[in-house]
Amino acid sequence: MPDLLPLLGDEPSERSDAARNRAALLAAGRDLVAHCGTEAVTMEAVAERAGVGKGTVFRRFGTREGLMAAVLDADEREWQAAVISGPPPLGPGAEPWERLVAFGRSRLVTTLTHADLIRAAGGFGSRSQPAHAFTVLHLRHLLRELGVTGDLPMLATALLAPLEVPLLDAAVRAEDYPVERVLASWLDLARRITAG
Amino acid sequence: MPDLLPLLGDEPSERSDAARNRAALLAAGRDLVAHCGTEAVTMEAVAERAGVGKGTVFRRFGTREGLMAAVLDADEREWQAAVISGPPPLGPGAEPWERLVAFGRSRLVTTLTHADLIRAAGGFGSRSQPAHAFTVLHLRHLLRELGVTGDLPMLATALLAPLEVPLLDAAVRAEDYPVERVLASWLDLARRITAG
DNA sequence: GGGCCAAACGGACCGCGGTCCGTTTCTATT
DNA sequence: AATAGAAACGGACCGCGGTCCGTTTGGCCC
Repeated sequence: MPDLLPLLGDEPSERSDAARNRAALLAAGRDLVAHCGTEAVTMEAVAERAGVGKGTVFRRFGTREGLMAAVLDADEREWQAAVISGPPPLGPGAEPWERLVAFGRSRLVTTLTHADLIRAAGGFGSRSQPAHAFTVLHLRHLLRELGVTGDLPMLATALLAPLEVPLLDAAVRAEDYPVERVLASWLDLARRITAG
Repeated sequence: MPDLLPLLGDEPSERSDAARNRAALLAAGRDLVAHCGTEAVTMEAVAERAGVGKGTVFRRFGTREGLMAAVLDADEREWQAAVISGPPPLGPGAEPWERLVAFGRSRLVTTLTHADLIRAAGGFGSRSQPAHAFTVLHLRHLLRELGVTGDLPMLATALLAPLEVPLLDAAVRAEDYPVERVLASWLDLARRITAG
């Protein structure tokens, strides 16, 4: 019986060896990033560490950016869990504005922490990543709860932009602004948007 | 007499052959972009077209991104001239809000037109480009004239972000929003910021 | 003009991302 | 258990960005 529910699972269901290799490659990528930095993450190095051929890496992840995005995704999922079901004020249960403040600080820190990885994953390009979509959606949700009216998708995107790697880098690293100042001005921007 | 005003001109003054090659390479790059698209702009192709060695291209522009940035810069200078001394409402002479509207529409169109080139020049990274600095500075100027108070550098940067390639691409190309809608929501964002 | 030296040049060379295709391995079916 | 065909594999191969270093050239001083 090839597939009991061919239309429900949707995922074409990976072959067992393929799944095993995906896991091994992901682990190899994660380890390389952690121990040697993103620079050291060569497709050949990942392949060797995972004990597979180079072609397999490309088959599974398409490009280097794809691999990096997959590695990043694992980290992002943790954050998503904290937002969906973690303790307030980041998780549910706090007032919307409190959640927004926590959201901003949390994104700011996470993004700076993973800056290299995010850049290697295509950064601001390839923004169809599920991870980014989730973030935008959640911010939209918070804005709606705060009573914001107007073009919510656009407003959420615009409010998220200053928390992206290039702008954060420019402010914190190039201009040497302290993180608290960046966060304060981001909150000021959020206030202006919600005040409408 | 080696240098009459060694401390004024500041520029280390290029040797004549170097200057000639820089011009030839820039022209070759511009032509290749115009006729064959940014994809075709290979360092070797540019070198050959300019009649120099590959090493020279790297000596002059450092990296491919550097070369692209230099090509882009030529276009940007035109736009800067229009802002500084062109006819209103983009140039001086109109009310600040009118100038802001013209600024937004103009940036939007220019950015979409040059999207490929901007991406090839490093896009949102390498944002220390003089071209970008000028844009931010001008926007700050307009915001100040509109009576905006607060962290002007940050507000200007934040307001500019939705007009950058990745966000514009996502809205106009991926989401298929009409340009007018994007512009309208950008103006809404600007209004919220100026309303403070 | 001749000679000196810093600056510029050019192209062989390297490493990595990405492709291609002949070979191997899984799995559904009998 | 045998088999067939699709899917996955692996590594040789290619093109391009970037480096290196021996050679050439332009500019200043005598």
